[in-house]
Amino acid sequence: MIEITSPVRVRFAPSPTGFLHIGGVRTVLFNWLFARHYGGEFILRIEDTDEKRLVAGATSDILKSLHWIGLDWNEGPDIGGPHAPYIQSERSKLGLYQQYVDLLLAQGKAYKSFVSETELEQMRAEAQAKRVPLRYRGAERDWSPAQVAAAEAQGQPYTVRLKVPLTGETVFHDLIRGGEQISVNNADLYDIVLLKSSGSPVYHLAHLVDDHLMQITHVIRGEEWVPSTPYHIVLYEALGWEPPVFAHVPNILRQDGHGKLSKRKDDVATNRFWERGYLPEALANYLALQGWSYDDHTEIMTQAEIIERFTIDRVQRSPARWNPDKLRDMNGIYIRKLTPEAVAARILPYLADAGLVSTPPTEAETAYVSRLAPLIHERLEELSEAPALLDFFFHEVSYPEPTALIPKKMDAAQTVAALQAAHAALAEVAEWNEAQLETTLRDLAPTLNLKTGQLFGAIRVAVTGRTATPPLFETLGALGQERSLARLIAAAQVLG
RNA sequence: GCCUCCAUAGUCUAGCGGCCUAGGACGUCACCCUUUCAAGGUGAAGAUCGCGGGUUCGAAUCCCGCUGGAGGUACCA
Repeated sequence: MIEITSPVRVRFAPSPTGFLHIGGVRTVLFNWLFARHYGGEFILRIEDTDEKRLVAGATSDILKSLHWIGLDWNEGPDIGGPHAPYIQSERSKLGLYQQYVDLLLAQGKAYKSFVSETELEQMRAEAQAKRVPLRYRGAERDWSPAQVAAAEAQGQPYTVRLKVPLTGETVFHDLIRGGEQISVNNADLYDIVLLKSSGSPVYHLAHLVDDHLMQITHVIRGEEWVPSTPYHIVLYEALGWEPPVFAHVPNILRQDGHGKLSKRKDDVATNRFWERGYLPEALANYLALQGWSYDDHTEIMTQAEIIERFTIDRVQRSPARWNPDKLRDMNGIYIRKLTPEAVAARILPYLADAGLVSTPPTEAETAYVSRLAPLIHERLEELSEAPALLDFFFHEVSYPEPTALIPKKMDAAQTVAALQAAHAALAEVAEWNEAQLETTLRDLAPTLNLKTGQLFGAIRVAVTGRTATPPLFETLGALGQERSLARLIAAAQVLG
């Protein structure tokens, strides 16, 4: 077991090639929790070394997502810090990466490779046909300075590749696997590119130089990085630097278990969870439990509790599957923990989006929503469900099927009679409150020879247009006397 | 194909040699509560701990093999 010594410094280094997806958030979350648990520092860095895949606006979108989920950072592109800049393209301009490439070249630990991309593609195709891996080891790794100079003199473009040992094995330890060793035969490796022919660094070089310069102590990243870690070890050795401690967290798999979550195929854009009605604290709690657990029964935890309890040794080795049902359930639990005022405030934007209230809502609308929020509070699993649950409070109801108005074990005539009787009784109610409504209607049922449930059911459908609603008296109370009476008449007329 | 990692119910997980006749949660089903729907309560079904060998007095837990899954196999990250 590898000891964790403070102070720790960890980082999250997304590449701005699109929105941040939920799997990425889980990885950041683990980094952040680790840093906070050990009282260390969490650094945000943007890795935009892939000019081709850069997406405009992606960086600010990623920062927004991270803030929304409740994370903060000690150093980053937006707030700066002692190791600024925190954007690789800017660091590249400073010659930060080039200087180490020059050093490796001078020491014979890297070499200029003159094969073109098309040649490489051809070689790859040939290797594939023979069903053997390419494992490119450039002939240039043994060229004399004169040969290199000659090629350069001809103006041939080149990449700089790392001279990865041909024999022996490379080993490293992984915190999540209990500090156990992962080893690979160097013969299975190839000479990775450090510097593209465009002169810009490749991830392997850039992130490693940055991690070292930024004094990162622990690299917590997705397990898709396990195969490239040996290269990083070789590079650290070549540079004469002490490697950080590695912890590769398992991926989150798609619902069907086939493959990891993908931006294209799955609805996992972090910034979409708000519109889908999720509370950031619920999402964070759920995500913390994807691959990490505290004990055999604790699931709902505050951010402070998770920070206090989070340790890497309790992170799972095997991948988890994305489980929307569980997330929904957890979101419902968090919604129920909200105060009624908070629920009102949180559903208002969704009602506005649905056109049920104005944008921005008027004072009267806001007050009315506060009145309604308690009615659906515990019925909500996603905030976005609020409009569908409350729409009949905002516009008139229509009854698609007249028969839908008739409760079980009743006929049309009985229903019309019940609605008319209810209308008459409710018209007499002087104080329109739940207690009054309840006594009035409870007393009415036996006079009609109906069970209370039958009478209430008839009124419910007449007034709301549906069979499942918040409790009847609360509903009538919030709807008001005038509208309630009007709907009873309308429903009775539909049944004729 | 090759390399690496992983393996407890449909899903997320507890378990780190005897406390396990395998615990919790989601989902499913039933019942209770009840004016409907929820919420809440109670309970049930669901795992030969992937399979096969070992080690041991004793294995879900340690070792090996197999199988299955995932990841990687770029001048992407």
